[in-house]
Amino acid sequence: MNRSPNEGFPAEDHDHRHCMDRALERAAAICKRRGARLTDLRRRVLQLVWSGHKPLGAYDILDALRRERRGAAPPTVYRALDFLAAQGLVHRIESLNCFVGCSDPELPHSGQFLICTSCGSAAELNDVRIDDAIRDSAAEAGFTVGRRTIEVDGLCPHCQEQGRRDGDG
Amino acid sequence: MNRSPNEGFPAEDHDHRHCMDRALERAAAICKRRGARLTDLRRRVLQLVWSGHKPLGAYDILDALRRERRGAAPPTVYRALDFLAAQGLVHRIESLNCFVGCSDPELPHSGQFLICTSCGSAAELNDVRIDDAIRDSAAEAGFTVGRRTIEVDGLCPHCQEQGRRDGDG
DNA sequence: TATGTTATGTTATATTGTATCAAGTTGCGG
DNA sequence: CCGCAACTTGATACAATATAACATAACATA
Repeated sequence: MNRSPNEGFPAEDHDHRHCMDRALERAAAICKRRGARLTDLRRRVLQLVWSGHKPLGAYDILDALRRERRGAAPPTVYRALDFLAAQGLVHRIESLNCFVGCSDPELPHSGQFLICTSCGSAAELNDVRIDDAIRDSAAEAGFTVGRRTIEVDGLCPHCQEQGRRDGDG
Repeated sequence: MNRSPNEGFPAEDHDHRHCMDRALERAAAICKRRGARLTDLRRRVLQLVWSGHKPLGAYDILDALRRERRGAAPPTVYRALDFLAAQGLVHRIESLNCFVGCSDPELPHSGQFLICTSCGSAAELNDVRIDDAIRDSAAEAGFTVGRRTIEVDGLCPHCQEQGRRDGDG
């Protein structure tokens, strides 16, 4: 289940709007198939999470939501996020207390994230080797594995390049 | 975090007392070697983290500290924890917003944890296979790895056994 | 339409974590 | 020993994150 290198890091493409629409359609289809209701509110929160190109805090989402809905409050956002996370449409990044859209909602999985400490981007991995290593190691400890939180801080390729240039100049 | 399970710290029995003393001696030696100052306050916080047999929230520690120090406040605890974490004597568990003592402070490492969702215990792994898998996967994405957060929820052997008995009965 | 279920609105509050500045402590060169 | 610099702690205030509790609204469907 290896993914192409650099996935998640490329600069924003021009047909981003189009991607968003496609993604929302897929999300709607997933929910429908499961009998889960992707309401206007939830759809809007999902859109906000996906349109932020970096992990977004619940209160960032709340601020955005408040510009268009009179009564939005913390529970509004947290409930929507809980729903979206339960449907695998977003992941929570524990080490940042924030949320990102899932890159592959069809596949049930906990997220694996590469978080750039320089630019703040978060790329999702989904590497079976990591899961295997964890499952093996846990099994040897007699531990049954449920949800996994894998969050790796470091430097993305782009920021490494920046760093090299700064070092040279 | 749920505070009741850790309410009232267990009086340490003799075995634990002895272990604790040894561990504190080691911690003191490590700090001394590095020129870091393990002050009374920091030593006491470390002791509290180690004596809680489960992950402890910062405010749990604060409550305990307040019973013996008049002016203890949140920064008191967070600063001590920052120091202890920097020395590798404790780890932070991001998914629980709490802290546990490190099982092997001599070895520089980010923690890997198996967290039982039933009893709340947190066991530290330190499996190079997991680190290797992450480093490989990250390298393929061109990502340079720094701090790693590996937190696995599930059931510890003891709680699995409990569950089986309950199922049978 | 009556009814149970799910979703949202609304207010209040709990929990977790920092900023800031003052005061005390420690190590060290003079 | 004194004075200075760096580090540590005290103390107050506040920011940021998250949930409890209860009321109302929308939906599904018999």
